[in-house]
Amino acid sequence: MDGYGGGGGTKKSELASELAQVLSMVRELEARMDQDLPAAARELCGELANTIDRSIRIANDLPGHGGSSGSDAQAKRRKGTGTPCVRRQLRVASVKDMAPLDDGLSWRKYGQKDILGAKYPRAYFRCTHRHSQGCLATKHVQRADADPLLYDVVYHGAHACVQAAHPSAEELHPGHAAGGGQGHDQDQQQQQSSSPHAPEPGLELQPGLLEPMTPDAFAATAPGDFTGCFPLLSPTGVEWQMMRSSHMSAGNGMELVDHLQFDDLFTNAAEPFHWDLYIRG
DNA sequence: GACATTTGACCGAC
DNA sequence: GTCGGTCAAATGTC
Repeated sequence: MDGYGGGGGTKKSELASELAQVLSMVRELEARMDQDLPAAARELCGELANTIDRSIRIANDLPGHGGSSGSDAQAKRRKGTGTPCVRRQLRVASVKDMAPLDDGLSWRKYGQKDILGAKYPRAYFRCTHRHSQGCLATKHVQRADADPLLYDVVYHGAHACVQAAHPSAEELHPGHAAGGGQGHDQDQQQQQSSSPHAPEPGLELQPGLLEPMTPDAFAATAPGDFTGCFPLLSPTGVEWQMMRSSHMSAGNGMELVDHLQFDDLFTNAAEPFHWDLYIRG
């Protein structure tokens, strides 16, 4: 599998070209943030928004969009795993010093396969709590042929384990809880060790703002709500940066992209997806 | 020792 | 027979 819908040669390469452009701009943006050049960064955000918009339109024109891709057909072909037919596909860019595939949940790798026609093998992960809690969520991760720093991540099934529930402030800040971490069970320790999900220095959790976020929730957020505080999204934060840039138009104003564009970023946006929201303090 | 990862084998769909 | 997905034993890491 190499993308979305598996069709259309020129459209596909056009889309790949646009996405490569987005990636290079994100990296440039990252570099300029280090140099503290907000004006240049803002200009880049505008370009990013335009490029993402073009990419989405191209993706919409690809044959098979919204229908059954190769992976869907293969998923249907699978039998008897009990995995609900829930599938989300994301393309994730890895950024320096950022775990590219950390989505805040703990996964255990159970297999890897060379995929026909793909340059890189596909890795298979399932929820760490599959046996202890009967969680049937799985995900498949594969590097994109065009750019090794891009990963196609396909989620199958919904988490039924405790970690799927939104973490409380105490869970996110165990050191702040009375009694410390002595009583924490192994699962929590595992989650902390395998996923550096705690807020980074400089990121403060604001419990009052801790709400499950869905793509629709973002689309429904009033433009003014974005000023001053930019939540970082799992799985990588990059998606959020990209989405956020989609909200920015030229100048100081902001505009919302329509729901369809958000839904296109999440192949199954209808089902609630719990994001972790941190506010830069 | 407990847990995660690796890797070859196996299974079912096509 | 081929392919993608999963299993499970062997191995590695903490």
